[in-house]
Amino acid sequence: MLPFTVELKPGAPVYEQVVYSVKKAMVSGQLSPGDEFPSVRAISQQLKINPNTAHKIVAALTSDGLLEVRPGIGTFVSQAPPGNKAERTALLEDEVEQLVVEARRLSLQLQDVVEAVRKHWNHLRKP
Amino acid sequence: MLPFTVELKPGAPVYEQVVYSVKKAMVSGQLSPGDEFPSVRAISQQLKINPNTAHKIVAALTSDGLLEVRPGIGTFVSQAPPGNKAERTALLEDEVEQLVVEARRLSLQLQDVVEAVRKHWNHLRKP
Amino acid sequence: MLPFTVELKPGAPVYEQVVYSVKKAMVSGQLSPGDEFPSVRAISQQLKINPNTAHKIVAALTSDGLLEVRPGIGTFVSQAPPGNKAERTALLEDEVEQLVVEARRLSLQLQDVVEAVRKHWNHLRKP
Amino acid sequence: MLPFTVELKPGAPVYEQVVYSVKKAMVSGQLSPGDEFPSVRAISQQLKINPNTAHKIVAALTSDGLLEVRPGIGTFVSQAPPGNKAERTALLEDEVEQLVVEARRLSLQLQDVVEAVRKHWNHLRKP
DNA sequence: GTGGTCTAGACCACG
DNA sequence: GTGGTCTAGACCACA
Repeated sequence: MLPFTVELKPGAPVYEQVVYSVKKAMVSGQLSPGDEFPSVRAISQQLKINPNTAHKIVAALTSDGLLEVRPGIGTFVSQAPPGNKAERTALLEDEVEQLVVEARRLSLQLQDVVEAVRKHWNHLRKP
Repeated sequence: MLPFTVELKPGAPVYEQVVYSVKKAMVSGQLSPGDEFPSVRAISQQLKINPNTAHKIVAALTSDGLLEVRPGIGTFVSQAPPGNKAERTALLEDEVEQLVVEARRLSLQLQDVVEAVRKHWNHLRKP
Repeated sequence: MLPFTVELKPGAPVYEQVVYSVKKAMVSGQLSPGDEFPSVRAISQQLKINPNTAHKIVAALTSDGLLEVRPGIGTFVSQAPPGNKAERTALLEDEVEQLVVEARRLSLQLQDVVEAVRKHWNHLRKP
Repeated sequence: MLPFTVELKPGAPVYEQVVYSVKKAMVSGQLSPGDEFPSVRAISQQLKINPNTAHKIVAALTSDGLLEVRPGIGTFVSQAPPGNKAERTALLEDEVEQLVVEARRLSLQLQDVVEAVRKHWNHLRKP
């Protein structure tokens, strides 16, 4: 079994959905730093996706610093990258703005959004 | 001048960016229900994009119910459709989860995210 | 007051909606054969539409045989055109097929459609 | 061969006619949920229309939820979404009223219309 | 191979 | 003047 779960929905690119699923697995503790990551072949077979697509997934995660390839040995989940807090928060800005715009377009209250965030925060294990 | 501001970044589809800018303008009060929306030709000229691309923007917003076309006269911002609150909140779920996953991946605290949401919320006028 | 009522909805051409409203008025008895039909100017003013549009409405109804222009006197509702029954039914074929396709696409039963037709039939006065 | 038949008539928009033909094919069982839908290029070639026009057809059906696109793989007929019966019937109201008005304008009887509906209903296979 | 985006320009319907 | 349709052809992302 793969150490992460994927639900393929139509419309969005397959590789994007898998990459997101992996990130989710890392955050929820299904994947921890140092764990071995499945091979391209294993991913391709178990998700029944094109090998090229599986390769792209590993490549994307590697170039993002989330995976480390040790040639001849395997691929492993890397240690969390630090960076100062302001920088890390800045990376979220666009996503937060987008969420706020959508929420206000739906005539929701600030409180509703905060509540939804809190709910999902607690829903993911590994605090 | 157009009643909304757009910063065209490379990489993302032009029409998608403009559609987002329009939604932002509606939320911030730059565009109110009943206002006349710029003509396809005006958008095309001012943003220096192809008329077809401009048309696609209007078509997307129209089929989403955000704009109304009166043939031969022009296009107008439509009244916001309600729908009950639970349904509207549900539409945000995916976006919220995505934000939470990204935030935890960056080792941020729940409080940091809530603070960021609050900041952007107040940054957009028209409560 | 005009002898027919119009609700202008966005999206559809104005002249089309008015022509339909007139047909509905004829069928429901608000307009009877021999009645005088409002002038182009009256229509234009009361519906607050472009005079060209009002003129197009009268022209369309006239060329369809539903109105008769007596130059210098006015425009009048004409007598219902006969034609044998098979011919008249044939004119409905396309519309009926379209309705049936839409109904089946919505997984409705034949009975549901018949019921809806019956309801609207009785809803219009003048049997 | 395409899994649906189209008769291109002049006057009406090409893409609209094709969209309608596809809906008809879905209702009559020529196209079932899960079936692969012809590629934009195939449609373009066989109907001898521009690829953009063919693309518009697929886009319209997709945003209507009748087709699902799996990027890089192809397009497929989606499972029919339900929705409660009252809502679905409501969507037919306008069309039914229009049919009734036209029928009465032609001096037909209620029975004639019901008969015509029944005929077309049975004419389409797959109950 | 698939669909998606963008440009360029013609023509029509509507008011 | 407005938006809508169609053609022609280039380029990109995805698998």
